Amino acid sequence: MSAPPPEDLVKHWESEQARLRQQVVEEDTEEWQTSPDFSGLERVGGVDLSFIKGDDVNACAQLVVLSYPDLEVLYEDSQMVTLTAPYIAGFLAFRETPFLLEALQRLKRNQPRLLPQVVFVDGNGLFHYREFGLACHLGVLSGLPCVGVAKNLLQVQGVYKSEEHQSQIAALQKGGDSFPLAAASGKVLGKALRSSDKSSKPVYVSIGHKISVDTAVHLTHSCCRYRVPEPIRQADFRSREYLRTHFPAADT
DNA sequence: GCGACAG
DNA sequence: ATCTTGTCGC
Repeated sequence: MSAPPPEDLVKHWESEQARLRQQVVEEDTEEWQTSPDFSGLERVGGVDLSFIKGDDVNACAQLVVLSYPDLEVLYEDSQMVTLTAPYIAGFLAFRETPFLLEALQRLKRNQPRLLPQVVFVDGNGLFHYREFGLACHLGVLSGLPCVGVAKNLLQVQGVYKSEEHQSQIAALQKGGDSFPLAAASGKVLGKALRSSDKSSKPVYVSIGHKISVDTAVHLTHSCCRYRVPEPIRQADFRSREYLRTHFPAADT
């Protein structure tokens, strides 16, 4: 068996996304999600992958679990992995999900009591070309509630960086303020959120699995000390730190 | 041809 | 994702 040509690969990936898309649960399913202050929520997870400068194959897969509401690190796992799939916009999950799932499996096997009750993913969830971004993919395959947080706006589903969009951003006065990102159909696929009073640039929140948009936005805001929610920020920081200490200047 | 293109 | 330090401002 040889690797299928890129075109066939993309076709296969598209059908795979369409199939898994049907399994996404777009509503709150957990008890803690119904509480205004999320009482019952004790652990929030964050995942990320970091790469070495000129290498897009070897990366550090990171999983962190923080306490809630204190946001203190309870668990950390850094693991070097070898990626096989290329990065193609719209198919990020096929490149990263396998390794993020492995990290969750290691945790489940070694310290099941530390499994997070919700996982923050850097990237989009429903706010995606086919309404099935990385956060949905990881959510469906892991069965865990997931929230997608993108640092940049994906211009898709009729959402553009228009004058109107810019003015809506300017109207976000304080941390917690948000406005909906609606598809041409009118369906709200996510929300632009001013995550803290200081950051004027919003983050784009969309649900991954087993959580409603409004709960996802509220939760994201409550996990932000800075612009990027703490679980993702810690995962990013620690995976980069791992690469720094284990792979110093790869020069001559 | 031009612009977009999560990480 | 990564290449990259200081710097201007609150």
